[in-house]
Amino acid sequence: MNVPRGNAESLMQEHYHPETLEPAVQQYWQDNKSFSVNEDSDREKYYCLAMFPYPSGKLHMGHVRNYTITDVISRFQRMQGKNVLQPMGWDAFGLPAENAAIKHHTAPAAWTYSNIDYMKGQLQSLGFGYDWSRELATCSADYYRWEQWFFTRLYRKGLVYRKTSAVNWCPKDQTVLANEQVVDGCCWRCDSPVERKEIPQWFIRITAYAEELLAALDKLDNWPDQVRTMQRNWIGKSRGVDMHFPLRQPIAGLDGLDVYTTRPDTLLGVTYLTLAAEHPVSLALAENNPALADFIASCRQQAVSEASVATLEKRGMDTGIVAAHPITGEPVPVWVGNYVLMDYGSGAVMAVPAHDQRDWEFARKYGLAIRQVIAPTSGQTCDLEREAFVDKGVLVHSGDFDGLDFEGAFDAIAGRLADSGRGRVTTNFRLRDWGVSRQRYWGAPIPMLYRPDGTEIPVPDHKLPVLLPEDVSIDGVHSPIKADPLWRRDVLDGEAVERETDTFDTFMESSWYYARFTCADYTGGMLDSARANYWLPVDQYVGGIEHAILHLLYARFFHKLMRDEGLVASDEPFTRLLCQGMVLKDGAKMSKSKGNTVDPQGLIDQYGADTVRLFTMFAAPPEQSLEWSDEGVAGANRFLRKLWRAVFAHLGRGEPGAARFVDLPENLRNLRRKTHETLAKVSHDFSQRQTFNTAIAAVMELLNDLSRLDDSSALGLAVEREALETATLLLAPIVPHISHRLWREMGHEEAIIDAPWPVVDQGALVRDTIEMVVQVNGKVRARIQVASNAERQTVEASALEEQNVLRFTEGLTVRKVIVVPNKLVNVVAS
RNA sequence: GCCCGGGUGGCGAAAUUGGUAGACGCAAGGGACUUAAAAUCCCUCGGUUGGUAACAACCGUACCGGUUCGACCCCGGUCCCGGGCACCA
Repeated sequence: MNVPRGNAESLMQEHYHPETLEPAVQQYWQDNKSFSVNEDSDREKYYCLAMFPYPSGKLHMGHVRNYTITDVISRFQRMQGKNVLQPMGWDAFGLPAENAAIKHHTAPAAWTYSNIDYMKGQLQSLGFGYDWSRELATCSADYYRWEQWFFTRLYRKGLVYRKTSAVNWCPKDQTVLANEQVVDGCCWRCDSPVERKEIPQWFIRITAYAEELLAALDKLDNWPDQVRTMQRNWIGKSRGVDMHFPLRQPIAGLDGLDVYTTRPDTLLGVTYLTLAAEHPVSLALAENNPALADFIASCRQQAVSEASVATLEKRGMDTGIVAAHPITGEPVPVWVGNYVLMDYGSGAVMAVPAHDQRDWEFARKYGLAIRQVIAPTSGQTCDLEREAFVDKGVLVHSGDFDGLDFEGAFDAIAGRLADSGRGRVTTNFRLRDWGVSRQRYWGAPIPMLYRPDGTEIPVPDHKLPVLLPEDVSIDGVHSPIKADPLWRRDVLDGEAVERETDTFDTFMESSWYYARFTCADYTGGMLDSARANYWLPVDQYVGGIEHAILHLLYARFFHKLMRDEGLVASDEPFTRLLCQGMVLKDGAKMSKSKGNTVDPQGLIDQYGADTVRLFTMFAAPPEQSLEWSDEGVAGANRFLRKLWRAVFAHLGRGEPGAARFVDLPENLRNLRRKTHETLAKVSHDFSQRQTFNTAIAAVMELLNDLSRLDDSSALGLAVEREALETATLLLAPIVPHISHRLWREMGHEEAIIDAPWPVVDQGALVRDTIEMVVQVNGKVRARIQVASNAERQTVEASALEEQNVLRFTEGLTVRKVIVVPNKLVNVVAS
């Protein structure tokens, strides 16, 4: 057996052994600090970031996919010559740590730190090229102290306020429940029916930035349209009318009810108003109306999430009072409904049953009037006995306004309301202010103090950070810092004060970690602006589609807040966004309860990291959901062995000749063309399309072509060497360990991570002839070979003389011949 | 309920700007090598029909309809699956 010579010192092993190869390559990266980077104004920077993980215990396939995509892009950009930053850290606060603490009788902090240790080892074994010197965990006071500091700045700017807002309340456990802890309207632990409870909470005024957050979406060209659309709808800017329905006498200090509508054209069709159960007027009327009080109490037996409110059976009760219609002055009955939310708008809505399906159903249920005021423009009639007519149309039964269309009616009715002082045109946003208070322990303490009289004071800088004690025990009901009377106590300027015991929403931490990575060791402030501005914005952000709205909107908002504080110079945090799909098994999301989980660790142990990375990138394009297949993983491993064998066999055939590729014989010319076609396709797929599956398929095709070549001449080996080196370079971002070794075996001193991306030889792509398809009336009837520079007439003529074309045009007249250059000819005949 | 996606062979998928539907891989079947197995290599592989065969025809991208010389792709409607809905992260 011919044993091939690799580099000067050692012989290439015949077989691929990832279990020894991968740790050795990882050791090389570590010894050479290959992924540790600094600001370098002479080089183009590239900041590539994956959404950091919650340290839940061990990596799941979703993580593996997310971090492989990000690592592939990072390594590709590095080969493009960029100064690439790829950091990693831990989204370490959150609810699961408290649940685990109860279950395992450990402190959330200890559980979290031990998970971080284990998961960090897993990330390293997958060969991801992180700059670990920038690692951060959000539960560390070095991190959250700046978040607390920033919050006090926002408070001073008037961007933070406190108001009461509803939470899910378990009456038995006397505790607040997260939405996911409410199962079918009941507490997940004790099964008691959940109630709404209004408690004071802290809010950040994201609505003050609604207009900018919306407008800037148009400039995020490298975000998926899907995500931009979702954010646009979430912000929900609308043009409508705020109007006032006067009451006969004031109730709860209110002389009327304020209502917003986007359909003032239907105003004359209003037949009742509906108030939220917590509306001040509802509460005031309930004081001497026991039936109404009972109804309002029953409305509290309801979880707070919008999905649960939207799907519940709509119920209502007549309050017995009326308000005056702002245009006609006619009395309009006032109802209380369980589906109107006080947290949302004014807590009162007008109902037009003829032209809103939900109002129609409510009116039918309670026998309320349905008055048609819009007719279809087409002149057709509509059957309001069957359903509401919700389209825009022309006004009827609306007095002076009859005959107007939507636009005309909007302006006329809004004008009439404005003239009488009963309404005005306004812009409304669906977006609500960001509630950041959580009644939980494992989060960053909200840095606020209260005087005995209840007035609030932000914690002054010299008392920051407000530390969260880590050595605690958890009972699942009460937060240790709420249960500890000593922790609450503080003294400010000689005055006894009490600390806020709520903690921040964990979206606070994940809203700025990407910026902190640029200067994670900085102790002089939240951000070292010089470093932050070198790296920011993030050039490529990669994460799950489930974060399309909340996390990404809060992070965009935070970036603008940091900009306005002078910390960063850019307007947006993430230039390009890639949202990967989920990892499925047997068509369903992997979950412990379904028993369809696949542990990445077992596969890494069995096949090596490169195989897992290759399969993950090959099985589907990143945005699509990925169906896991153990057989597919075995196939990916087979391909790597085939690649290894190809290089081994090639080296065994002797030294290639000089790379002078002129006047090549046809078989070598074909392989060279394939090499450069593959290079062109993979370059495009990596940089533009981000479809790594098709890039891998292209390299597989190249290797298939290569294996069919049998030419051991010096020139043949040179063409083969070029093909193998190209394949190795193209695969290097995806399977970095095997590529590192093969590159060395093919005689390169420089490590492949520092090799430049190859360049397409345009001359190698030239073809003499091309195949074109010939259709008759859109159906493929023949294929023809034509010179690649053939004139249109020549192509047309040779298409028309094909036997099968003649067969299908016989007896017909050719009406038209369509020629799509280099692709097809369509003969239209009848 | 509302907003956003998706649906293509037995399976994962490809078709990049409206121009050859099924590249690449998995599974399966057949063959070669082997004492045997593994590994590897070669061949077949959407369905139906005709043909010894080369091949040809028809059908086929969830369903119904439309636009177009031409539709997986664009438009209208329906069904199913998934993500999000502000306290899971």
